[in-house]
Amino acid sequence: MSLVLQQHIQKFAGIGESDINEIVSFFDKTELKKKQNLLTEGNICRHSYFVSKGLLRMFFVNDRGIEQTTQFALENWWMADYTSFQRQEPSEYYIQAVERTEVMAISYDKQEALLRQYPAMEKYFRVMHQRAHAAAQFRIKILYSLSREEMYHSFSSKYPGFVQRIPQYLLASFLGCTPEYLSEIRAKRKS
Amino acid sequence: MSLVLQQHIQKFAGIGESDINEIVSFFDKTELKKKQNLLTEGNICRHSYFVSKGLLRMFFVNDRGIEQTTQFALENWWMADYTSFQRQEPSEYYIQAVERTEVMAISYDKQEALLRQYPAMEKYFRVMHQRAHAAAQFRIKILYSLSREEMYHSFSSKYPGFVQRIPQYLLASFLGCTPEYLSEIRAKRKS
DNA sequence: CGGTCTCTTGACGGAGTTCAAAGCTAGTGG
DNA sequence: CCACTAGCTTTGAACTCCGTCAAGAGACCG
Repeated sequence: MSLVLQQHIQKFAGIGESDINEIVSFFDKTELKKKQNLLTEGNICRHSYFVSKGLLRMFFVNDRGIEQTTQFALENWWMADYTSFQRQEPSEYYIQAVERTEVMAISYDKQEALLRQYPAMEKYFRVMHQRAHAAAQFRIKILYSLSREEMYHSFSSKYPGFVQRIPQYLLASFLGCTPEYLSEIRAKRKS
Repeated sequence: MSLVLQQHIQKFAGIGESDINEIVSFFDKTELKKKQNLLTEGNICRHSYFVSKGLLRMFFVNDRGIEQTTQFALENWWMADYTSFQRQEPSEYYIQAVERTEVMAISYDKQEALLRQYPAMEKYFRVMHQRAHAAAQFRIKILYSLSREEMYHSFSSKYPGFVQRIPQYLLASFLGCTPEYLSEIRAKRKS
């Protein structure tokens, strides 16, 4: 599905038809089975991943041994631990496929080479990071302002299909509560 | 203090001496008194701000009327509501000077013009957003993993000078707790 | 020296956690 | 295609963190 990435790049950067094939050749297509890891704690996040099909999640394991999911990446979104990626230092995160997933991966070094060879790609990555930054600001606001119960209702009315697509315990892990409490929240409305 | 911005741009983008003065002329220097607002709720965030001196904070007012501070920007950091900025839609945030502050402001339109005229600036903004994105990922991890008490201790051991610099109630607003509870946390260690 | 703004202290309440156990579902091998 | 098991979801009781409210003590500024 390199076509998905190609179209995405063309949409956000002014790239000519002649260059686009060579640009896409900097990326490697990878297929992942459910629960397969792209990154594990303690390793350096050497790649940035574009999801062309499926669903990734990023999580860390807290001091009580609980997995905390900090973000999901659906089709057309990028995912990486950018702290680890930009400093090439060990990561504290896991990146894992929630379901069967296809990603286009680009290594740190290849991204550097790509940007040197095609400076027009700076714009593409600038826009991607600006959007991701805006999305992260929004997530932070949500974490400050909503109770877990409000988060659940807001999230499930905004992305009803998505809530069906993932198991309950992953949703709890993303909302930042226990599966037990999420179950209690859901029970309230059924009466 | 346009020199601070100039040096920052030169550090992160390969910009020649000849262009830098013209580039800096796209920005407007603004001085702010303590508690003066750069952005208020309901208005469009038309500028992106580079702090050359002083300290900004971004906050929103939650449904109970409480100010929730989501981020601070010290010298050499950028600040804007990028959701509002990139879509030119009304913001839900305030941006306010904590103390006497000097910023370099660039409007959305001027940034577009700057990037058209100096494509090398794409790299500068790409790097800034990537760093900000990484910082936001880190903040999200903190919000998931630490109790308010742990956040206080981690924050005040990491930035001891900064904690002195701001009033207690702003720190509480940033930690996401009440001034009363912060006071209780601080009292614990004194025995 | 008087008033407003900030910080502290304490009693009570509610949101959300922990632990334990039982019910349910779905994937797997035979 | 069924049976079994592992993993997911629900329920409930006791407990913790942190918010709310109220009131007092400093501290800063005119």
